[in-house]
Amino acid sequence: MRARSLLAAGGYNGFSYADISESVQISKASIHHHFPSKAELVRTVLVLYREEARVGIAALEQQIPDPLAQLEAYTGYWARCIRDGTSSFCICAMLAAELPAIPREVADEVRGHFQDLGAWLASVLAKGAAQGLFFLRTSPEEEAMTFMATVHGAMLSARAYGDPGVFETVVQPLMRRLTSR
Amino acid sequence: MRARSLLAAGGYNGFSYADISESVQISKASIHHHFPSKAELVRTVLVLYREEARVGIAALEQQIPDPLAQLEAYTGYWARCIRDGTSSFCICAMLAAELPAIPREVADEVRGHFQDLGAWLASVLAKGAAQGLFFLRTSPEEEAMTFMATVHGAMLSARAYGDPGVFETVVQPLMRRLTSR
DNA sequence: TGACGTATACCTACTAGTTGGTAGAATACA
DNA sequence: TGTATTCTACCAACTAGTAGGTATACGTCA
Repeated sequence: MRARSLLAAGGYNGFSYADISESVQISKASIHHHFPSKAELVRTVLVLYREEARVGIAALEQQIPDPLAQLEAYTGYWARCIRDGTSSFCICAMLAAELPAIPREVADEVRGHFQDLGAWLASVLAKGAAQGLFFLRTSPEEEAMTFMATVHGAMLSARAYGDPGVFETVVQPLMRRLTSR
Repeated sequence: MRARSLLAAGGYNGFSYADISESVQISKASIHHHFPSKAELVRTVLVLYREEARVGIAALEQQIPDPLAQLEAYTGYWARCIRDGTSSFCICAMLAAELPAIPREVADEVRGHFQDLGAWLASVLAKGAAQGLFFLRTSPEEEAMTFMATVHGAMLSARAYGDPGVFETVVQPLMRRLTSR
């Protein structure tokens, strides 16, 4: 979906049907035929995005047994996206910032993604702690919150400094911190 | 300035002259008289915001000698703002997310704030490390980046979960981490 | 003291262009 | 044939921004 990159660049109010129409070479009315309202359009983008995230995480859980490697795969995915320009921001993080100003149906999907991601990170941290790989200072849930916050903040800083390297600089120590007593 | 809360809620494209007009009970044209263009209006808000931040930090530097207490004062300020609803988000963080979609003159102020804040945090961390209070894993500059990213990410999570407590939960361990070997 | 010029602040009324969204016809496709 | 998709043409509401007028304050002359 092309709307995703427009969403990642300027948020909910940062693009219009006309913008999508231009970038996809299909008339505005045709887009309305598929997505009657803007809220519905963005919600669909989010549903697809969340589904992709779930599939990605499931694949990652299956192919990579080591919890540390799983976290590195997650942050590495974003490091690559930001570096090669595939997507320089998580659209759910973008929309979370605009939460007070977006339609409820969109906001619900955003909140859902945060809950999914937080729960998965907590489970990985708990598993790693049980295996003696991670040394958590607080509960897995709270550590997951910090981890997620730092990753999102790193995206923001990378954007603010116009330097993809900032993301990696901020995120790399996260792993070292978890594995050291 | 009332525009600040509108900006914190929905970002650059999340409000209009009409919104400000309504919330300040002054006609749209009068607002245009003071701020000819929207970019100029938002830039003025940012200039004021940055000035306030500089004054706040200067006061904090003068009144609180201890580096750890300085960081706690900074995060405590935001914890209070988020909790009592004064301001639930840093407008520079908000606009940083929208950086690719906002006018250059506005973007410059946003980048400036990130640089100011990053530099100040780095100086506090360096001072604390020199005094033997902090144990840094990397350079003060890189640690400052992580600190800033976590604070911004914590604001985002607090908003996403609709729970001011999330900010404190994420931010509190930051300090403990710096002071422990 | 008063009249006068000026500047600022504010207003109503308007513009051109954009927004999300619709009606209905044309076209593909099965 | 019917159904799904796409189109042109349009709409009302809203966008940032402008034109032009009014009210009030302030200093400066006579």
